[in-house]
Amino acid sequence: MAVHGPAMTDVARLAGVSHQTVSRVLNGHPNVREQTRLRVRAAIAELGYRPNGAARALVTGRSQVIGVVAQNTTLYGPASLLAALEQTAAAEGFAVSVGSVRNLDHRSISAAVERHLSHRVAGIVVIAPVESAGEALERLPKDVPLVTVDGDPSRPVPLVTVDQVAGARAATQHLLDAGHRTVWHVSGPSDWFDSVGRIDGWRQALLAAGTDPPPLMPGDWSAASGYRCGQMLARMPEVTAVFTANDHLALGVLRALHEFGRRVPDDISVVGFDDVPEAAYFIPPLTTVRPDFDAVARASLHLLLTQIESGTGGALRQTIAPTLVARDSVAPPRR
Amino acid sequence: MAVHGPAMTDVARLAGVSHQTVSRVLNGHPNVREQTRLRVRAAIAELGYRPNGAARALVTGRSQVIGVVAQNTTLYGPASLLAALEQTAAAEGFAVSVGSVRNLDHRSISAAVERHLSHRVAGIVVIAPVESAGEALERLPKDVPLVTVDGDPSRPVPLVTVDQVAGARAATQHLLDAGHRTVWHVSGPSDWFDSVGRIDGWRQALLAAGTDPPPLMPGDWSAASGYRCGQMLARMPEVTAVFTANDHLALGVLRALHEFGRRVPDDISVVGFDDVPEAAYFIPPLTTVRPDFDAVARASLHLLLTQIESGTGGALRQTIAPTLVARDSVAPPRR
DNA sequence: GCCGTCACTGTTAGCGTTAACAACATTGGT
DNA sequence: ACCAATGTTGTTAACGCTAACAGTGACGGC
Repeated sequence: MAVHGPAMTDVARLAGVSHQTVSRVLNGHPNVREQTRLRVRAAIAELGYRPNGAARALVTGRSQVIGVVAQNTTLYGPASLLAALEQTAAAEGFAVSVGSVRNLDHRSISAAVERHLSHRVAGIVVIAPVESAGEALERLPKDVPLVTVDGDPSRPVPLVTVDQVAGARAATQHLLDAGHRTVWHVSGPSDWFDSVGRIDGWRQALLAAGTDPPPLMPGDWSAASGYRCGQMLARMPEVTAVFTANDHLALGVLRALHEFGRRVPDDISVVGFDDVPEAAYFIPPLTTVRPDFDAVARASLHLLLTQIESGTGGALRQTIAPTLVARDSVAPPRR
Repeated sequence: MAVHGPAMTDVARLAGVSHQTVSRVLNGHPNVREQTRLRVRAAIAELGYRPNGAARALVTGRSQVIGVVAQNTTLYGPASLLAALEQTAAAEGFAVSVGSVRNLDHRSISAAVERHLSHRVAGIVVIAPVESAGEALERLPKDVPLVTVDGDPSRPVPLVTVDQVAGARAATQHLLDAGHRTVWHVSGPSDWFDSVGRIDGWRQALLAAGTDPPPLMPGDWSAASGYRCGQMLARMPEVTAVFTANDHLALGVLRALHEFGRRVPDDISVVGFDDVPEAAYFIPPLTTVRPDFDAVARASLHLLLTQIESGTGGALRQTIAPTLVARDSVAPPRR
């Protein structure tokens, strides 16, 4: 084999047909005699022929690649999403090209999208959990299939989200149901839609129960900030229940409470969000809310493929409901 | 603009030059008059022209994309590596296409590599931590630049690894230095090179200290298996020091010890591996070993680019030394 | 003043594939 | 036996780019 491997014409010559017939076999075109099809298949196998994606992309105008723009693929959520996206895409014959980005401002996002565009990706999935990302998305060429995950609900862009509000409501309600009079909340950064949704859900549940929400404790997703908030919570004797915006915040809170001698769940109950694989092994095992990342990935890809196949697909959106996972970090308040 | 955007000829027409001159400007060719260059740049900007990567890939025979084959991109290690790889590649003008894979057997790996190959990636990085992966790699076409990360040290393939042995030795030595007579080890799965290396390092440190290694407790990286091993360790009064093959195992061990009323570090000291961001907020904060994923990514990409530019680069290899991060989970044994 | 050299630019020919069309063989209805 | 419809195959022309080569002036040495 030459440096660049055999081309379609080589296969054609060996099979005694034209290159176009080979192309037809490859693309599952119907009007090919069974016998010819087999001859071509044999020739392909014999030569170890592999279609040239670049040539195909050139002539069709799009490659079998979808681009994903994400921020911090080290966090559990984005990483899971990316992995699920890749698995789903592979099943559909698509490769996934990642364009991660340090900051989610327009400039960075636009740059990442540009990079994908110049590779002529078939479509783009933007995991755009923060406000500043939305603006960048509206200036994009309208002819590129696009799906946003965890993006701005108020923008007219196809969107798939976890139902943050419902998840947070369930978490808060779970604590209220256990008998707690109120629930404190350690939130994520305020420019993330995830945070905002979870804060909303928490508020809604409290208001529906006729309770005034206590002051919000703002965190930044990290265990470090959870720890800082936990140190304050531990000092306040009236605190009996805390809902944190993710499991890492919860870990930090647990650590702080432990240091102050406040037992969980005997003195204070804690609920997290995300259900990271380790949550079941925190001290104590953490009750948390599990978003279904696989479902999100499937929905996103489905929305994207619909657009790719049909030209454009309008501003659809889909919401995935998370589920509460009850473990040992919640108990009734002592009286 | 048409559906597919302006092409090079459109830019050329607007700038009053030939498309070849545009190409020269784009590729930084020297012999272009400054004034012409500026005219072309202006035309590019005015039209919002974006070079077509597919066409370029077709004619040059390779795209500006590198393929990454990895298994479980949800785990902290692989995810960090992937992110770092992507950042580094982007800086060099390369996109990264991920081909994650459920199992690391030859079949899956070969399939993933094939997919990358048919997209004519410029090179491939395989994160191949298990034994079965090695064989698949030897059958690959020799003309594709390839780098293995955490692969088989005994195979003649360019390889970048974290120095698992040194890291494990440091962790074990740290415990011995604290005064412990011996150190128990909860390992990862036995077909991972990472595991094998860490077991080796642990053994070496103990033997060098004149101690017979106690029986190995095999785990599978998960907190769940760490918990199971921890339950056994907690029952053995003579155990005073444990080194786990990663931080999640350590979390499970901590949880089990806590349940059995064995205090860390007062009764038992624990050291992990990986330094996940949460390790500092475990109960107690975990002493662990931090591999430098950024350095691994940089080294891998450097090796790969060298091969890409120079044709082939032989069987180079590079090892990255990890560092010990001391926290509160280690103390001298009580007497 | 002629010719070689150099800097700059244009022309042409592919890269490997798919799409559009043309050509031929086969079938079935009359 | 003829014609239209249908099934199967081949031929040709793009797609947008780079590489190789071919000009065109300008400049300097003889």
